[in-house]
Amino acid sequence: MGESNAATPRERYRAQVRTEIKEHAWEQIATAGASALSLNAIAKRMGVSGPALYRYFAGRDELITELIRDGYRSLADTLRAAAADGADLSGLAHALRGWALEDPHRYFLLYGTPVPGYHAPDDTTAISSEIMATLLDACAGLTQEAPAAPFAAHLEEHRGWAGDHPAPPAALHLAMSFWTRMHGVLSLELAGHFTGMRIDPAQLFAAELDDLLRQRSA
Amino acid sequence: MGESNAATPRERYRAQVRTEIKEHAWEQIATAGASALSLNAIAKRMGVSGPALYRYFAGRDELITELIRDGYRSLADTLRAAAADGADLSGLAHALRGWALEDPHRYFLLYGTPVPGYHAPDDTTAISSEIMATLLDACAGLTQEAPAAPFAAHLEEHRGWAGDHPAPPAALHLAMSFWTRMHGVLSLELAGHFTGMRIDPAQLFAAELDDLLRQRSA
DNA sequence: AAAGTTTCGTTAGAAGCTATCACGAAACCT
DNA sequence: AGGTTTCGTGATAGCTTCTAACGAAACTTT
Repeated sequence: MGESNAATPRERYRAQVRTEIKEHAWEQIATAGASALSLNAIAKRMGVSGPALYRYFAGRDELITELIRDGYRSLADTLRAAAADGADLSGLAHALRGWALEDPHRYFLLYGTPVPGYHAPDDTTAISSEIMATLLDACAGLTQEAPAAPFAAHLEEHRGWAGDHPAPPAALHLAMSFWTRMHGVLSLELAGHFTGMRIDPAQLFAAELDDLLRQRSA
Repeated sequence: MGESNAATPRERYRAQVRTEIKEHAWEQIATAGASALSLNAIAKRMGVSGPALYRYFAGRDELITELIRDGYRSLADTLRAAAADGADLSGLAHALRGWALEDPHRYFLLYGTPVPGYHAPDDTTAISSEIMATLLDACAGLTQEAPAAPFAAHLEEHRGWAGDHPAPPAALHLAMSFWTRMHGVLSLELAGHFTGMRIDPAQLFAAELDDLLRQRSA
């Protein structure tokens, strides 16, 4: 998961229990969502009693924060693996959608309604930058130099969100548009807003992606 | 709010208390979000004790369902008022963003992470269709007949989501794209994903809207 | 190997929440 | 004025997070 290499056997055991707790937490999140995550229920399923978990996590908020961090890590790895397999921007889009459909509640944990008691550690913004970097790698080849919209200049000015990735302004703009548009259709699909409408989310996603790729590139 | 006209004074009083409860609930939601909504806290602020509220709402879920219904009603009214004032699609976009920024937690209550114990009543889908109808009114004039993409045909097939609005397929496609794209940027902005990036959400929103309007119309 | 120290898991408890029940009191209708 | 409905209350069960105190197990040091 994350912290595996340990010096003392104590830390080794501690890390093992931590990941076991997180596994149960993910299972619970996938079932009923993050709002229904209960330390007590996790303890019960682990055959251990209530407050024992507080030796491993300061509280519910710290556990959720850790889960969010692992979630970002999982997404970043998934996208990077897809890119390594030669996926273009379209391939990344489908990798993203596949990852989201795999566990909708996990997607909402990262990109849905913010969790009240949670404040993002610097760690996650770094992983987020990593995600943006793989996006930008795929965008770099697709854009023409040409337009240079006024907003692209603003994006170039603060390119810290992409880890100072050396991409042309048009690529920055494309990556940002990719993110917001894919998130738009995906989050509405996962929330079930299309089921009542009898609309096929896959077709809508494909159409939105197609429209995004048509204007730029080619 | 909703149920104002009452026959008997009993029903009048009942309706008044219900709206008072909802007002406190909105206040609480605007402060700490829907997940922190507590019937007990509402009762305490109303100077009444605990279970008294169960005379007016069957439970937390019914209250939240009612709030969601009122939220949709509020958004539909806001957009319709803007349209009546002569707002075009761009105007509707800014009306939507203004409404969302006015109370971010309200937006997330409608379009964010789905609430576990809640199932949308038929009522809200009707209001949702009303929202789509005002969107389609603004889209009808902007589109050329031309393209007729394969996805637009699918949208035309099930046009129930727009209340069977008599708009050309291209307009249906534009309205759907408008919805998903505006939601994409808005939800990420409201969740605070841009603040860490030093990106101006207003400029991103404007750029996304501009891009949406440029390809169609003109 | 024995003693000391740290860490673990337990039970007990405070404070909060949703929700149900039974009862007295107020308001309404006849 | 009397009968019925509705309201608000306190009590109670069961759930939650989280703190505190204690015994036992495990690791470290002598």
